Amino acid sequence: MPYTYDYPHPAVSVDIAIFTIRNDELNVLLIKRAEAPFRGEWALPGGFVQMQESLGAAAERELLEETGVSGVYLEQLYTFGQPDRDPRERVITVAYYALIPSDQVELRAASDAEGVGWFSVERLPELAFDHPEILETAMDRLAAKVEYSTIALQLMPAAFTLTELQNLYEQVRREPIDKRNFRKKILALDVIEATGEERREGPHRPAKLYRVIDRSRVDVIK
Amino acid sequence: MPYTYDYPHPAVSVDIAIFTIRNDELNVLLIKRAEAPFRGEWALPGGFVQMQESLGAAAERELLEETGVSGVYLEQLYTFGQPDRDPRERVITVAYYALIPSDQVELRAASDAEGVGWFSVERLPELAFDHPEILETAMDRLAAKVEYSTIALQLMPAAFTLTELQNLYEQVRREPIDKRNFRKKILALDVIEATGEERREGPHRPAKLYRVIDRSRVDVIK
DNA sequence: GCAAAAGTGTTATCCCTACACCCATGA
DNA sequence: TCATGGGTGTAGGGATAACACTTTTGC
Repeated sequence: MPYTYDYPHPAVSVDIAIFTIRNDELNVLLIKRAEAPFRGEWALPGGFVQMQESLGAAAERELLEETGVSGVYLEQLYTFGQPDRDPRERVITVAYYALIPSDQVELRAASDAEGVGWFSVERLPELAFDHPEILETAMDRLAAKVEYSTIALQLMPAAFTLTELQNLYEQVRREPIDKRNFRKKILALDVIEATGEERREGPHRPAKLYRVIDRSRVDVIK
Repeated sequence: MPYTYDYPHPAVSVDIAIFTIRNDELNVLLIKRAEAPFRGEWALPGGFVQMQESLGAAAERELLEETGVSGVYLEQLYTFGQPDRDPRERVITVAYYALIPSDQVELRAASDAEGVGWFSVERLPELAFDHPEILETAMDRLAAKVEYSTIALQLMPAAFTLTELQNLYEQVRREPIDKRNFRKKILALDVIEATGEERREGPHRPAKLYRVIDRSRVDVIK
């Protein structure tokens, strides 16, 4: 059942950089390619856009297929279209990135013994295609948005400590932050609130737990 | 000479919002559609991506065809892909926006009596397809970047007055700026310098002229 | 001389940064 | 009791925002 056109058409795919926090580190989901090209190498999850679905819907579908989650933060990143980026045919890919709260990560990734896995962004394997460039673009975007919005909260679980949150900021920004200034600033935004609970772990004072007041909101700061 | 594929492929186009300053107003270039659909309506210039060219190259080509200019500021904006956005077939469009210095606007637009024209963004005609959404996205991006970068200088001619520059900022931001604070801030950035010339026009004190120190640079502020 | 836009400084406020010690706990 | 991370306030400096009058010109 071939499809014919009067002039050549490229294929169009979506690829997603799916981020979460695991063990206090920013992680990204990668899948191991089962087929050529780049067979056996790691790549961002993605797939071709169906003719009846929007780009955002295609990204949501891929996200659901790989992680089982939906309703999380998902944003179009950039479109990559170098003519030779896929050796098979011309493939233009619309890249997205998603942020998953770290307690919503049960996912297929854990169950599938092989073929899919979380990687710390500090210790990435070789990536197929132009996925290194896509992932770098995603991390740059994330770092930029963390500076001027409350987007980082999209990665936090239902209850978290201020130290965990600061940890995330420091990782994305790649530089240390003063603890007192950080707490003042975050609390002044009025986007998180104390749950009243504490977390006791290890030989030190228990940490107060906080929650995001409105999960669906990403505020621009200032 | 048909082109056949095993599964359906969308068409991929680029559309460009080309901005410049005319008569102290932000203008955008539109072309009148000569064919269906939306025949006779105004639209952003654009065209299909050729199989051997990158997306950026396609955008540059369209820009050159419509305005005769090249080497100006050009940035990918967003990719629009609603399945029904073009009634003929599935067309995914990668939108770009370009900023042209107001003294480089001789262009085809002026010579062609019909079919192409500059429009103030304050007085836009009805637009074809989803181009209202694309143009709005472009203006939002421009407004955002003006706040935290020196991108606005990409629209200024070889010599300009501080009042003209302030005028542009006020238009994009849609609110008035204090004259003294504006001058202090811009001059402190060290991105423009006095030419030594003045412009005398009208019954008032002549205005000092300034030029951009490095045209190729767009700085992020702070 | 008058109307019109160009040009020019100072002050108060707010925000950001730097910085050090006590607290509660588990072992 | 000690090692570990959790929690807290203040002061100085820099940037931002508010604000009004003089200058130069064309008519």
